[in-house]
Amino acid sequence: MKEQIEKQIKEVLKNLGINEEINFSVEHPESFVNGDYSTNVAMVCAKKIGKNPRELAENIKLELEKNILKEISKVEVAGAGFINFYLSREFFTESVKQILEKKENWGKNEILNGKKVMVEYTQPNPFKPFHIGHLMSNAIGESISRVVEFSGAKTIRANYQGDVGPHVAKAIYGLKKFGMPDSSLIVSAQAQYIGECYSKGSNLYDTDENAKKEIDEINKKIYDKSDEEINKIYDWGRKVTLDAFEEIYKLLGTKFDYYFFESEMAVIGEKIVKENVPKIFEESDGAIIFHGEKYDPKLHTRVFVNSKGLPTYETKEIGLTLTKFEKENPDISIVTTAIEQAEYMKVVQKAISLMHPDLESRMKHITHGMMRLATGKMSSRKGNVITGESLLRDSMDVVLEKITERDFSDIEKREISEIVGVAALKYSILKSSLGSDIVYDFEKSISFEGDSGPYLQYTAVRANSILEKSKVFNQKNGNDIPVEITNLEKILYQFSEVIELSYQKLEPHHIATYLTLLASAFNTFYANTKILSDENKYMVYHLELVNAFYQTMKNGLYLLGIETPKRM
RNA sequence: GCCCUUGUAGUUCAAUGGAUAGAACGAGGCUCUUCUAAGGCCUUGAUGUAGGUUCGAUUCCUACCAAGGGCACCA
Repeated sequence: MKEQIEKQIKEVLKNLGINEEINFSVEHPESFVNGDYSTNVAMVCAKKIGKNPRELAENIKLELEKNILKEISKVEVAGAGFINFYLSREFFTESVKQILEKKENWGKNEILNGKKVMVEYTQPNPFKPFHIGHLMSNAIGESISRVVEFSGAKTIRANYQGDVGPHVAKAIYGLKKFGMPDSSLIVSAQAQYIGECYSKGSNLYDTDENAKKEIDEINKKIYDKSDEEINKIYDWGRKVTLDAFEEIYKLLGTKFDYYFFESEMAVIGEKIVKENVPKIFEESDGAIIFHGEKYDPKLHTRVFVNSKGLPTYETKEIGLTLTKFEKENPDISIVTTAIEQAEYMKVVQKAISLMHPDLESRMKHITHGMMRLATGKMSSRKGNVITGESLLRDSMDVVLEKITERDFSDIEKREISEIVGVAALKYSILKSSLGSDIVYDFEKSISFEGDSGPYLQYTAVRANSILEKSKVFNQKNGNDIPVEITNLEKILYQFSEVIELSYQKLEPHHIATYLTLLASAFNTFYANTKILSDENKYMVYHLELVNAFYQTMKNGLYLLGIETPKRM
């Protein structure tokens, strides 16, 4: 529709003898008082041709009305010189029909047709706890994966996990010192115990000389696999923590296609780095480094192989990136991490671009703010982390508490608490733009009312409830189409535009904001309209509208990685 | 010191350079003999500071202030 209006405006400008290039826009006004679409063309134009903007707007309006699109019922000039378009009843009725035809495909576009996109997210480390930061990355990455899918691309989900390095040595030291967990414990409890051992080992590393020595020793032995006992603990601990992560992914609704491990990437990256000395990397003080500032004053120097000859994270990242392109050759490779890695990633990507100029525009790094505690930065080294499990459990417990009186079976109660608990958590992460830090406070951060995931689900459930009940409702009259147009209809058709925007900017929060607006409009409609009633002349159309809303909400929640329960 | 990100109601967040800056929570009032009240309706209240560009700035530019992050062998 927008394109058609733009096209017509261009024709009108020509007819009015305005031939200059005018950079105008057609948008949805903030308030429906000002129509469904609005253009600033007269204001942009006015100065160029030396005319009063309102006067010019009137001229354009008259010219537009000569050959008005059938979907437009009214054109008005308002404010400083805006031209506002009001869509007709036919347009809205037709758009509801279209939604019902497209069903689960409603909202998809073809921007990325035939393209392949790899999205890397979550990145927890074996032997360390899965904390809120990982939950953030997962929610964002999963949502972006789905948005990309809706844009027509084949999406490949990838996870990258640090299975070597000092953190593993610290955990193994802790396990040796404090003993292995009871093997009868469930996997997540064993994983939690390993996380605690890591934290204790980490503390001792900083405070106890002997512990530090021993941990460094263990670290070497992990690399060269020379110690049977350590190998055994390593294999066991790696499996336990990875299994525990897998349980969380299942709950969160993520299925990865690829798992990359730092241990594998180190070898690959090291070879590449060494091959490119001194062309790109240089030796300095016994280490191999990259002088980012040589290529861009905003970049800095980073170490790729340290003076002990061990590859750093930078080198592993090179191995990882090039492995991705070698294995899948994606058109776009997206990586989602916390913002603390933003500057580092720019340097690494510059180094990669120098070796492979064709990849420069295909690597994208999305950063989100850090989850902080009121007391300061969260650190798994210090042990003051909030684990993913505990947060999910708390969230699900709140839901369980709310439905305790309801007549659901125990199985239903568990299912609902999982679906709604996850939704509350995911929505709280996805509702805001990615830039700023989030100060974590369960009471404030995870909401179940108002602007929240459960609010959206609840609204969908109400709609579903009407649709279910309508199946046994006998009344067959009510075929009229209402003259009046509800806000619900005015918001509904914009869904596909919101998804496009979300993809263009790689920002899921536009969808969250939109769905809340949509749900609010539905709830107002719901409160004002008794749909299943003999009195309702518009029942057939109202049911279609409810169905279209339900479909849109379901598709939208899917894009946020949130399930829609049947009841709650 | 240099670079990056972020400053919006009491609080948590919105607003491709547009119109009267939107929500939610909180506080106060109203609303279930009605399709799920996790709802609806009403009231309350905000752009860090100072300049600049523009017909028009929360948005772009400059400086400053504040918070977080990065800047050589952690990830």
